[in-house]
Amino acid sequence: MSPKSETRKEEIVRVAAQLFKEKGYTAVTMRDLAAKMGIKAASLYNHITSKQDILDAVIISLAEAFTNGMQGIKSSNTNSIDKLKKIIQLHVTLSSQNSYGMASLNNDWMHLEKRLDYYKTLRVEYEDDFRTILVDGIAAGEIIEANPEVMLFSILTTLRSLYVWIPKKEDLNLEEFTTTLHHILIEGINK
Amino acid sequence: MSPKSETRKEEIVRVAAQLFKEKGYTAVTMRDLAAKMGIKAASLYNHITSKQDILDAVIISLAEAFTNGMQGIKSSNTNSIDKLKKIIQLHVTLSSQNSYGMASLNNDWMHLEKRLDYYKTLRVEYEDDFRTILVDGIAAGEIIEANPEVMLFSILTTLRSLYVWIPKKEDLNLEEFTTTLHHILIEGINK
DNA sequence: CATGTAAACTAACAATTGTTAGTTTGTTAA
DNA sequence: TTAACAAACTAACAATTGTTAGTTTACATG
Repeated sequence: MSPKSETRKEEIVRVAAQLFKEKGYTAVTMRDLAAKMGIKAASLYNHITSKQDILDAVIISLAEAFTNGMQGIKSSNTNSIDKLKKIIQLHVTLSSQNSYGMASLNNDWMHLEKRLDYYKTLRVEYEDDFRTILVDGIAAGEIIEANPEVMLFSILTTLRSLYVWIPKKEDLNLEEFTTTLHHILIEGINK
Repeated sequence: MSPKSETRKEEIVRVAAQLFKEKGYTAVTMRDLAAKMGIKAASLYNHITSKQDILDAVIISLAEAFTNGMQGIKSSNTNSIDKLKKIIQLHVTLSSQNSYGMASLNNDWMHLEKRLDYYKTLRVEYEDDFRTILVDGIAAGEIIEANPEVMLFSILTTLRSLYVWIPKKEDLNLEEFTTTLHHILIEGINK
């Protein structure tokens, strides 16, 4: 037996995230969720306090995982290109572990209420840290002198969309995929 | 007077797309839309036949604009890198002209009903055409021999997210932006 | 056996949803 | 002036929404 198996609430949150990915938070009803769990809608409330509560659980834990990952990368003693590679690795890892949650993080964050401001703070800080790595890399001569804002946009949107593609390629070799991403995002595709 | 000014229905569709971008199709009610138009919800039905109807109008016209653009690029007599630049230009143009519609195209296409299959067909064909350009470019030695699937994913997700970034940078010089995108997407950022 | 607890159930609620029917208002054209 | 039409209105509907209250069931522990 595992030391701590999944609680019923965790199971509900996990299944809810799957539905949120398909149709979005607002379009998923508590009856939809209950049906997928094999129970009645009212029974869900033995485990969660509200629909909102589920969305919070899905999004915030993931957002914090990104923040924690970025903290480690910031304080790692290495050059900018290496830090970029570590960021790519972070996104690949979290997106393959929890592609359902990533969908909510990307598409349903605006339906957060109590925790909306907190989420926005985490997101802005993450983008600021990312931008700093790029700017430092340019200053150190490790990265070309293109507009860092456009670089940030380009790389980050690709990384934020990984959750769509990774589950679509069943036999995807994650290591090989990550290496190819390094090439394309960092070295470009022009011969 | 302009030869053909905006009809009331077109105005409703345009305003609806703005709301869809903020909260998503499902979360926008007909009363929300009516309020933003300064009328009552029931009055909307003098001009449109259903909420579904509005989403169709927003998404399908845009999807067809992409298809038409791709037709022109396919049949243009030039090399792969040039075709890629034209695709980038197409996305920048459509995304800056209609950033609201792009949000629905990206996030609410699954709520299409009657026209869902048609939309999916257009999208698959577009991706196939894009992939062919990459594969041809590799064969011709114009593009590095990375996995074309990963290249397609990386470039296309960046282009599909332009609608988020373009309106955020008020004083964005679109020409300069496009040029920088060429550099980053095609030549990479590694010095 | 008795008890406590996790987790399901039925029934119902108030609010909100998209939509319809029928009517009124204001402007344009004959 | 009258007829036609575009575009708004009020009032209401049936269905669906998230949620609550109170109850029952099944199992594990003392």
